[in-house]
Amino acid sequence: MAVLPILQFEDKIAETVAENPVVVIIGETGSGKSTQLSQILHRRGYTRSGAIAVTQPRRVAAVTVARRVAFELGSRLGEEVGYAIRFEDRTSDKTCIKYLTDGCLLRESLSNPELNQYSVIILDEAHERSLNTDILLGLMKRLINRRSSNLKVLITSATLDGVKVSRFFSGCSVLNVPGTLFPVEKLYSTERPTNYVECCLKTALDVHVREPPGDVLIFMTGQDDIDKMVFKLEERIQNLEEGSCMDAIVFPLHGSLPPELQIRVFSPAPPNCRRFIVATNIAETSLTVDGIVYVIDSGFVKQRQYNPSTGMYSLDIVQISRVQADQRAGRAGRTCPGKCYRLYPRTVYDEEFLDATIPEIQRSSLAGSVLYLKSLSLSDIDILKFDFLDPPSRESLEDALRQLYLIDAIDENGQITEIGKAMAELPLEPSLARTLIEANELGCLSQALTVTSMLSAEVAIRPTHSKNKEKKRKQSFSKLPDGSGWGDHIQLLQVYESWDRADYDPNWCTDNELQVRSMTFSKDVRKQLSQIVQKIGKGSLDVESGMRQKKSDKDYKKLRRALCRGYGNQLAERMLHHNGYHTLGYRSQLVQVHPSSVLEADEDGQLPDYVVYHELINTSRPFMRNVCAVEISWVQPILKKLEKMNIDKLSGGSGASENTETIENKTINSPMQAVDASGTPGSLDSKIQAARERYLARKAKR
DNA sequence: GAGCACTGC
Repeated sequence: MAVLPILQFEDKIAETVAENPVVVIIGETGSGKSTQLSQILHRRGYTRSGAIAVTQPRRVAAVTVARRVAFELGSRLGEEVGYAIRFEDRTSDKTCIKYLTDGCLLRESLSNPELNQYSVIILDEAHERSLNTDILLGLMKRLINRRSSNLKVLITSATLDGVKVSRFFSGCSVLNVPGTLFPVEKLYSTERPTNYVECCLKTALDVHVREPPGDVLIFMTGQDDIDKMVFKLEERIQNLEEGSCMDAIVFPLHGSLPPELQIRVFSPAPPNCRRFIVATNIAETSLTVDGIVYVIDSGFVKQRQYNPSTGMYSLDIVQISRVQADQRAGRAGRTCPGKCYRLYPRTVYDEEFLDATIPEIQRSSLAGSVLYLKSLSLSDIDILKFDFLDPPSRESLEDALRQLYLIDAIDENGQITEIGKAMAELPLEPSLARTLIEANELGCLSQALTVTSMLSAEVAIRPTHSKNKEKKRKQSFSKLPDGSGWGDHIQLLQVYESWDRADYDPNWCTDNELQVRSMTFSKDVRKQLSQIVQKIGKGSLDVESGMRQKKSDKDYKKLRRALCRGYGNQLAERMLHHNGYHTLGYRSQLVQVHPSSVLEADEDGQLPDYVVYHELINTSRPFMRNVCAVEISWVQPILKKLEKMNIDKLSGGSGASENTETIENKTINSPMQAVDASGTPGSLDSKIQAARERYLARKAKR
């Protein structure tokens, strides 16, 4: 095997690390940084004073790289070299090189904020800018200055943002390590296509007819387009004149494909046959397909983003960044020189594309991250001024604080509460963590563990009922429960319990069109959560009760009540004369129950007056996904809290040091004002009053 | 009456 480029730099790296607490290593694909950096520092004696931690954004990467390094060092996995990912810790007392996901290191930092067991921490693939890596970058910057022992931090990054990371760490050293990629010729379109599926199709056929052997990787945005493309491409290839060119096979590749269909792309093409792989951005970083010589890049990606001013997610098709475009092109140059067909003009790449993809931290709800940072109780840290490489907006941080306050994780002064501390221990979104704690108080912990695990694993249930008569025939085969009218959370509980009655048979999942993968995942989550709540409750909690008991509505009442508390920041009230809802929060939104919901209307066709929702998603319209019916008496205490909420106090008075303009703005837009669904501001007091009146009016009508 | 990219504790 050829010597990895990074080994030629061994002395230089060791020297730089010896002299500097932080070093940025810019290493292209194939430089060997992931496997070699840890070994170099191990050889130089850094494992004598502690272990070397190497973080990865993905689980598979942590496992495969650890395996490789153990092999190279001739040791058994789990001894000298080990890894830790969720549900699996393969390390021992002997472990001195530990690969772990960035999320795992964050968890470790919760119980040991100084991370004293490590002499070196390497944040690998930092250019991917995962939410967890970004938080770690901030924590590392702080740790460097605080830890008395000799901590070394290495950050690996791609070419473009190396300088920026260096600047973040007060101009630390940057080392460049070349990679082993072959040149990729980039071919641009003269204009942007009006129909990019057709354009991809045409380009793919051109490559097939004109270019020498080599597989083709096509980047598209989602499952629908991929399926369309696969179908059309197969059809067109069949119609080509026989013998005019080589054979071809076409594979789809995306995340929701079952694993056995995903791995098909790893077997090489049969002789005299070209493979076409039509993929989402899963093929950009997560899965590496060998044999690719041609890449067709649509220039688009589907991206989920959170809008803190509405509390809503949307899934948008957006233009990729230059970093992303180059990453895609690089996929053609792994085994020999390649070609990349960019279905956009050069000027679009140069002038319209962003330098780098907007980091996740600026596209997500930050409630979980803010709670995590608060629970580290770093007394010297003000959350609104936490030193991020790319700070999230103030609006987004304030949104997180409001959410945390409404579910009792922080008090009115922004201090973390006992409840908040317990929530941070749980590897769940804050709302679900809060639900578990409340469920324990109310005596329905076991059920809540099931529901939160199912939501955490994002188990998708196919439609179980339909008013459409044509589909009625199909329905008779359906054995899946329907949530007894209370909504999707209850259905998830019932589905899991049915699986339990089937002794967790994977075939039961397939028979019911449930993904085995996600069901198994939810079982693992449930087990992990049970262990953690047992630890918090000192082993006295009932985490298994009633799984196979027949449930009555009364049983669900406690659970729904716990959910109402947990989703105190995600409540909605139905509007008087129809089945639309408006959210009850800092800013009200007009929303509808997602059509996939099993929530039932009463005999008058009216949906429940109050619901909680798991998420707001703006697709063709704003929808609440996963809803559960709750009762007004449970909602009222939360509305009172909303009324008391004061963002200036929640943010710990840090507004005082902001510039004057912001302070003035704050005073004018008092957070005590809420905008109701019609867009008119009104005090929350009057909102609650109005809600009560509407409720009474409805009651009288019945 | 809609349709979900990708990760992770």
